[in-house]
Amino acid sequence: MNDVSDNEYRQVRIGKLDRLAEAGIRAYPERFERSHDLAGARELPEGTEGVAVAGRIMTARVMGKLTFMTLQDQSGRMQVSVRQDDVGPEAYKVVKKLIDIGDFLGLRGKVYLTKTGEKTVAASSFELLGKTLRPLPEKWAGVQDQETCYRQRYLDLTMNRQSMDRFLLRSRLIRVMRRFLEENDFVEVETPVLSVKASGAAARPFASHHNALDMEVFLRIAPETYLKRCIVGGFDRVFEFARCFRNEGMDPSHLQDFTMLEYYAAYWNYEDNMDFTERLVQQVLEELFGTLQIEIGGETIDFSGSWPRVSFRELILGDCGIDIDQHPDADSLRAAIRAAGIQLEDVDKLGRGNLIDQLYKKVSRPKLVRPTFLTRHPIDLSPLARRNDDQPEVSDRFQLVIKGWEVVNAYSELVDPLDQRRRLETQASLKAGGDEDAMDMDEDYLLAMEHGMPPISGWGMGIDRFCALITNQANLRDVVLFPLMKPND
RNA sequence: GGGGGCAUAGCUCAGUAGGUAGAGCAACUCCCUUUUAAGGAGUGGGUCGCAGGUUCGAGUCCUGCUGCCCUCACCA
Repeated sequence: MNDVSDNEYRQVRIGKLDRLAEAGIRAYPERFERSHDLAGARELPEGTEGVAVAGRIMTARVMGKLTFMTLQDQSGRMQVSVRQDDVGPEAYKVVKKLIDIGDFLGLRGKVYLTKTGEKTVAASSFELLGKTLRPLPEKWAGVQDQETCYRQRYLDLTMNRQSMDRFLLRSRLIRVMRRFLEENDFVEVETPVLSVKASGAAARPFASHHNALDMEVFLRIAPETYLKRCIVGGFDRVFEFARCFRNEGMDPSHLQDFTMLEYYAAYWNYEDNMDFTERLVQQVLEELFGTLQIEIGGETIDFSGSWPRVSFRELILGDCGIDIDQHPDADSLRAAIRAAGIQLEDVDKLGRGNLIDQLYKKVSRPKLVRPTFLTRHPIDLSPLARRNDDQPEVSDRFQLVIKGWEVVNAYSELVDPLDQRRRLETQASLKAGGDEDAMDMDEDYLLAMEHGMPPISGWGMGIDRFCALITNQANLRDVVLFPLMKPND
């Protein structure tokens, strides 16, 4: 693939560069003034003159003294034609001999309809806008090889329109979300990617070294504690599209490098936040698809109306008959799980919270297809969430689950600095005991908390996951332009 | 990390039973002024992912390795 020395295509095209230079034609000119993009030009009435279009040549049909080509730009494709009688024999020879499929071409002329009714721009003049040294993949099948699509995404984007459309949709998704948040008085902020402590989630971070300061630094695993510091400082509502990094296993639903949208709203609780989440997601889907009935994996999922809100306890009770409230400790719950004949991995090592989490993942999560708010998580799964006032063993938290995917995680934030200190101490001792995913003590964050916080509800969405979900992709890499790959040579 | 699958020309793919590698597109040389998977005549292009092994002979069988995909486990 990368063999440069004896590639026939490359040698031939480098030869054409020399011949272009001899003819005084630049292979890489600096600009071209377009009058329309290709989709726009296709809408022009027959007979429109002075049209200037540009794009990559995708196909060419050379018929003696008349050549048809299909150009492609971001907007789509359009046919153009060059006639020897119109451009002269010298220029026409350039089209026939020195311009290849894959080259960028700019062309000025007039819109007409061919005999077969195809809207076409007939060139009165044209310019080579960029010479390719490599052939484009096959025009009909395109690039099929998934590895090539990931490693050379530009080929995938060029050849597979559905891929381009998916990435355009991702961009629109982010735009719509940003606008919705701004319209609701949220302020976009930027917080550190590199810091001394990876805080805000239970995950292993990537470590690096800061040379000038000679200290270890970590890539963030979540923006959470910094966004909450913003609230301490007086912002009422903040959000960030935060690239996060977690040094853990990867599979189709986990990337080590992913995008989280997080926002924090002062004076809200998690129930306000569920209402807002419904509005946000419904607005996004309405703008992107014009409907709230979305086809995902062969079934139509209805996003309209209010979504069910069920607690961990209700959900698990309904799905396997175990009432977690009747099992206040891990041993009792473990016995109940065994008695119900449910197989969980490493069942002996897990504490009560993780047992509940595993139980949920096994018996309940796969059944959650319609958008559902899952609420009231065990407190020990939620070290940064607020304790419920009436039921101290659960948190004021929710996750939005769609088709078994956890898309949003949100809660009423823990704003009591002394409770927070105790819970981080618990996490730190778990970590000292060998739980590598447990959180670190974070004195700097506690210092901020001790300066006072209002009630806050925070919210985080895995943008890659949500995007994959609504574009019907099973693998997150299919919504990331350039996923990390091991070198293959 | 366990299990399964894939890797052949620039691209998409064939390759029967182990007998010196094929097609279409693309490229090159020609013909062709309304094609649109344009058409016609001809030509060139391959360390068959890498390294070993079995065999008279390996794209094909065996072992190891690399990369990718799926899956289980782990994991926001």
